[in-house]
Amino acid sequence: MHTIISEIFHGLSFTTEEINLLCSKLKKSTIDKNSFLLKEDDEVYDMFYVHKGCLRSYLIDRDGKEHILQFAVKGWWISDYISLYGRHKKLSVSNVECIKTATIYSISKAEFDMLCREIPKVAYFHIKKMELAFASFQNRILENLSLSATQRYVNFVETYPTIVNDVKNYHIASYLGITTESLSRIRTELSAR
Amino acid sequence: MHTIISEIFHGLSFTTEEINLLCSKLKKSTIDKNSFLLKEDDEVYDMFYVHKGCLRSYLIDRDGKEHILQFAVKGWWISDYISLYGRHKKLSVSNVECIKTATIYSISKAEFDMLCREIPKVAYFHIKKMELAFASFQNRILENLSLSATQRYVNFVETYPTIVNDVKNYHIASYLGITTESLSRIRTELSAR
DNA sequence: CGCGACGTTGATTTGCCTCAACGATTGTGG
DNA sequence: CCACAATCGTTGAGGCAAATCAACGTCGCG
Repeated sequence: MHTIISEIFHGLSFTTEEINLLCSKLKKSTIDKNSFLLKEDDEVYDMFYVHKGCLRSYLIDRDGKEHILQFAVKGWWISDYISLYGRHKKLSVSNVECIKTATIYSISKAEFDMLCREIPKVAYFHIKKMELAFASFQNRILENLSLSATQRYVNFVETYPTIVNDVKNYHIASYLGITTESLSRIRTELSAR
Repeated sequence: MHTIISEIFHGLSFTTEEINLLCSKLKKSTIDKNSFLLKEDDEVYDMFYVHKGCLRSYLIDRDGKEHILQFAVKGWWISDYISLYGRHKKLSVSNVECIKTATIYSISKAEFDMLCREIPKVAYFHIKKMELAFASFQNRILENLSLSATQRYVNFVETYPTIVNDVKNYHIASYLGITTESLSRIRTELSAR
């Protein structure tokens, strides 16, 4: 249990008391493939750290089409951030599904906030994580605005080679905002050089 | 000078010492329309709080096309977050330009980090701000994935009526990822009901 | 084996882009 | 204060990337 703390808060060192506090808030669980951590209209309180496996968060639009917001593999946190972090929201607008059998550690946002206040270095660590996410969000928006589907696919494969192994092609298509048919054509085109 | 602190950190209250510290780090300046706070390849150290006026951050792709990442009006912070928050970056990849004559307060990221450590409530305030931004980024990505150009325009106008007054149509087009011609057609289409 | 999930391929459609020309509006110097 | 230019917005014709619709191949698994 000690080791998971240094995995989650990599680079930080804690007193025994701090470790005990952290451990008391993080609940370990194993998640089966195809099961859900969150479904639309659920109440959202928790965020999930992925130690093993792979999950995705996605949303279904009015036309019934799925759009993947995020994948999460080892080292990532996942939840319905639109609800959890948003201004007025309470119920989940998105779904969090396990794609590959996973081991996760859950904590409620309220408890996490409390940890940030009890242990300031956790807060600074969180800020740094958020800043990195901030930069990569801007990058993703920029790519959506400026790149062709082919270029976005190439970038995705280069940036997240680990994820590519864990997910189906139609998941990648959904993340990139294209159809499975288009992705298929892109892939044959690319393999033909 | 006291009032700007309670504008920037709305909802927090500070001791006189804290206010003095905060004020000593925030540099006020007036920015002319069409001038730049940052240009591509500049070294990026600072972030900018907008008290008045309007700015935009944008990027130029390989084809020479501009893509707007962010607008900033009263109450918003703006910078080149890809460089400032990113992992390995140093030089600016984007441009920050004044669209409407502005009054801003600048602070370096290093000094801001220091303030977060000196005054913990500033850190918690910052976390909350980042979380809100996080949620709205996810929303923007989702809209780019799932909505038509027309729907994104309607959403933009509803969500940011203030900004619409300050910026040109071709700025909105660039933010939405469409051409000015397309936006023009969308607008005539909408006004015809 | 047979069925469902996944991926591919083809024909056609469509939303938005490109290129080009032309109004409308704003700003500036004489 | 007008004249003219630059900037901004609109309109039209044609093109292209990706979507849609439909059918079929392939793989893995009960």
